[in-house]
Amino acid sequence: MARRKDDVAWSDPALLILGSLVSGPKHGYAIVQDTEDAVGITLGPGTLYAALARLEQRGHVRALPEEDRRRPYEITAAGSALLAQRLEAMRAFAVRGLTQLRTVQP
Amino acid sequence: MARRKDDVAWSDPALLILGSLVSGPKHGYAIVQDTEDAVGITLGPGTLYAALARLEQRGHVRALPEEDRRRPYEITAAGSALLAQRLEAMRAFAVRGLTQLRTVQP
DNA sequence: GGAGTATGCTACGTTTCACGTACTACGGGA
DNA sequence: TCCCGTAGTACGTGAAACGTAGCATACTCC
Repeated sequence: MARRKDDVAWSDPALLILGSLVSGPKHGYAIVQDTEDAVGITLGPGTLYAALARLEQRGHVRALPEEDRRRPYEITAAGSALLAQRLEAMRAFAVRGLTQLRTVQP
Repeated sequence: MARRKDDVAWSDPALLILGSLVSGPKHGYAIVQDTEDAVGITLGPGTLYAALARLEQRGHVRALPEEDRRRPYEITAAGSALLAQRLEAMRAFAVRGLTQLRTVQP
């Protein structure tokens, strides 16, 4: 997850990237802007391209032919499956936690 | 987040710990078993106690008097607030992502 | 009563990776 | 020509996730 300095993380750059690629192939810079708009988190280039490289290496995204010095990536089936699984786990965990928070501290 | 080797993270040990402490003060070993039962993730001692130390240092948990070589911790108000905020963000992110996954890949 | 097992934690080393910063390069204004 | 936006590379640093080993107590149970 994207660590906020001294703080507890809640999101992983890889997850943000996969989430952004669901709506279609994008190149690096477009992913940055997309996640900025969507969740207000700005991925630095070091974070972004390193994470993209790992995702590609693990078969979760695929590089498309470079066009005009842009390097677009698209999510693979494995990436989609992984994302779905993680999101569902996150959702379940969050919902359970929030419910407990409400019942325990009235 | 609890990284699974070669894999994308989805959860942070600190978040798992806070989540476990919501239902009451626990010592380290009990937290391990709790998160095993709840989410199927086993925190190793290195991960667990290091994360606990950081959480205490940042005021998100508080150490209770040691009893019978057990070192219980309880969540603080700040910890609860942080957890609630993170869980809500996680939930929102997960729901948005899942919705998009459904609409995009029919 | 010794062996085995569960509990509970410490100590330490390795490796991954998030993040920042600096840099290159190209194109379009003003 | 200089500045700004776009697009990506290169690299260093520090945090922290994770594994493993070790140690002590305490409990079966044969």
